[in-house]
Amino acid sequence: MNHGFFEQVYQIVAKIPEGQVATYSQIARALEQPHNARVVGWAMRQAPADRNLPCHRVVKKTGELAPAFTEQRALLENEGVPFDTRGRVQLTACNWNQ
DNA sequence: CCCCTGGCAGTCG
DNA sequence: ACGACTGCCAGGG
Repeated sequence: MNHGFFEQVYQIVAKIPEGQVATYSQIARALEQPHNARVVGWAMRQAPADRNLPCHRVVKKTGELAPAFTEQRALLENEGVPFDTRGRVQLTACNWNQ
């Protein structure tokens, strides 16, 4: 059942549809642990490559992208995710609601 | 707008 | 066993 909080995070991230994004805090709330948004970020950083997770679809609540993940913007733009002039994802247009 | 605090999973040396 | 580190967020001043 419980294979760790990271495992729970991976299950959710795997469901984010192409062309949409979720925030770290959204995922934390979905797991009923609103204080663990930070841990969601750590889970993404350490995500095993063999899971093929769309970790590029997870952004900060402000729409800013993760630091030190330079391909993220290109991957999102390739899916049609819109950005504003400050380089932030336009969450109102592509946020994953569920 | 900025700065601070608390919350806390998992890995590595 | 321990400390340091890591893709965050909300609330307050």
